[in-house]
Amino acid sequence: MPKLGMEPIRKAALVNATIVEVGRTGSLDVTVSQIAKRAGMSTALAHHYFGGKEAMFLAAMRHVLSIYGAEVRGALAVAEGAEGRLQAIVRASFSPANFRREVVGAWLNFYVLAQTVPAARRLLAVYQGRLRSNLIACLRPLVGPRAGDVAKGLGALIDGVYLREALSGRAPDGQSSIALVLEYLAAELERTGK
Amino acid sequence: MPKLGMEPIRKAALVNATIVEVGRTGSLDVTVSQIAKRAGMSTALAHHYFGGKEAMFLAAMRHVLSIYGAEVRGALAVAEGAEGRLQAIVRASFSPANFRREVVGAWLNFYVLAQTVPAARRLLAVYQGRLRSNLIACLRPLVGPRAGDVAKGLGALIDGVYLREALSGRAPDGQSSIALVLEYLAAELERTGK
DNA sequence: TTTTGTTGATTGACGAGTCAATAAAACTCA
DNA sequence: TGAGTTTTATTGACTCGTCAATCAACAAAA
Repeated sequence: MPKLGMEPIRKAALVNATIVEVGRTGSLDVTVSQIAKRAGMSTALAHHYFGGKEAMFLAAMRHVLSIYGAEVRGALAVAEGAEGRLQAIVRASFSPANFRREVVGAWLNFYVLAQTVPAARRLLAVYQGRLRSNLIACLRPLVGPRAGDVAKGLGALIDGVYLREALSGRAPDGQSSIALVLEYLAAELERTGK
Repeated sequence: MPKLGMEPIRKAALVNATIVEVGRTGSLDVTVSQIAKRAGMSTALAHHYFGGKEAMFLAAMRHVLSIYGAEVRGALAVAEGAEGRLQAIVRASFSPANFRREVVGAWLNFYVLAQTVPAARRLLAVYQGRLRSNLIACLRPLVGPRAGDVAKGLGALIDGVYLREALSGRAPDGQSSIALVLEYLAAELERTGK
């Protein structure tokens, strides 16, 4: 049976299964055997490819973050003007690809993971830093010296919406989340403008 | 050694130890023996008084939430006017009693717990509902029909600030958090006012 | 002697990680 | 080309540790 070149396929399947299981159960207490079963292989194989559970979590987290990063970059590429770019970032944050039940659940748990595992913390810090500098770059021309504070608020608000959505039980609603965050942004922009 | 009337003392010690351990390690993966040791007793005694680990978590969560509730109620009692009451709620949310390293860490983990354990979810829902209706009551005279949306934003922002603070590694800074949230509030109020 | 407090020792389950064994594809080189 | 060798894929069975929960036993107050 051994088809060659399985490694990337297996790894991808495991990463995906990890996200799904963590999101589904809403907890990091998922067993390797759960993940392996969902990915359609034995636990031994999962260990063979990743070496351990922690590495699986980290790879899954990296994947979630990289999808998010790509989404933001893609949106920024086609956005016009400072305000348009800000809206693009917000919309990307709640795009259907990121803002799905399991992914949101996984996000929350990765946050918790980052409290314990230094590698996870670093990973998260990189992405938070990137988001922050993207926001500030767009905000500077609009609100000048307040850019730092507004970016902080915007970042926290986005995280907060994720958090609440993870707990809502319902399927996440991207549209209304975007509206909520853009509302905040509009209020802050008006404030400086007028 | 058996002094009588130990039950409430032991229970309180265990609740406290649970919060500290969960906050300190940043994870729900704390063992009963860790908690019991910190509370100065054997694991058997911890089980004796609480029956099981989950009951301990729930009691700890209930305690954190009730402190928060008391703080808000206290602040509301002395606040004047709709805007003053709003500020009181925000300030209470970041008061030194709640906004301590371990407590913030515990909050985050209780959020995660609420994803898994229905009893925890209900508990959290009650408190979120109360916060929401408090906010809306104050907001209605200020922003009319937008009260619901603004309350939603405010609630999410508060949660988001907690989340970020839990991860920051530094000691939580209540003052700047209050300023951040009040800034948002001011922007929203101006918006309607003008 | 009943009630309340307390613990050390034990049980039983579960789960991460390892290992030895099996299988098939892909190379090697005569 | 094909016998032999290496590399990659795969798993069932096992080890080892950990931890929640229970129990039997002891101590002192009522």
